[in-house]
Amino acid sequence: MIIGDPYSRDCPTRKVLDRIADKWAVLVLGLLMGGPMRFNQLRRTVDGISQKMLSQTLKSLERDGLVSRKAFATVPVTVEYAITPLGQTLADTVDALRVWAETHMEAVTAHQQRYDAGAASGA
Amino acid sequence: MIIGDPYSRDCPTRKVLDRIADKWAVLVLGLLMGGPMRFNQLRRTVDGISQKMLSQTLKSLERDGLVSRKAFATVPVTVEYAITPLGQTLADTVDALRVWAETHMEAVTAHQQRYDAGAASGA
DNA sequence: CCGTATCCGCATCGATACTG
DNA sequence: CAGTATCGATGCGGATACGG
Repeated sequence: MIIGDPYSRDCPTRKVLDRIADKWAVLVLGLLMGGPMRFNQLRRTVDGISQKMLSQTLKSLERDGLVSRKAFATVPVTVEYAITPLGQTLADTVDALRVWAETHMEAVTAHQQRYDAGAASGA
Repeated sequence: MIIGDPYSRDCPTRKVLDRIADKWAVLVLGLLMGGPMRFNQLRRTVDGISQKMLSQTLKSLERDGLVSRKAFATVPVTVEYAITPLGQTLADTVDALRVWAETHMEAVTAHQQRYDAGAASGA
């Protein structure tokens, strides 16, 4: 029984990480920043996503209060998803990661190349 | 063939996301901010991690240039891992996520509770 | 059009054993 | 002590089919 390890289990970073680890969630969130969208519209834009994943992602996002779901009882059911203020703050924070990527990603790639070339020998 | 979708495939966010999606990597990175550590020392601290994962994580981190590996040819081989300046910048950025979590996580939890209680009816 | 349930392949992760 | 290779379980994720 090693449950209760002091280091990582309690830290909230884990929770956010788990949340943004879902690439679809981040993508959808970013997309919704440009305004509300309908289900299939979202599906078409992200495109690489399956209904299952989109549905699952949207539900998760809604549950977390990051996006809101509004259904219109029209003849062919219409549903609109929109980002919430809370979702905005997260999206904004995640954007910092995007900035980091744009700034340092080439350095990372360079290191990868070097490592790949033969880091074991060159040290 | 839908390869080449304009929205997400090109954006660098995906890459960072993939990187930090690995909770172990983030944890190790954060740990290394407190100074260099040896393999088993790291293993003991993170504890929930397996050798396989730690080894894999460390290798990935080293390959990306986020941590450096220094081996001492002593009788019982000694190896020290340390965070690099590049790794520092990423860790710092990830820290922003931690801050977000500490600030908004309770709001998220509250939403979850409400949703769980019966969001379908209350809407 | 919106969404859910099922089936199934695949990548991941943990546990174990063994080498330098 | 540091690290790799293999095996088996598990859960994620995609495609499909069907219901509201």
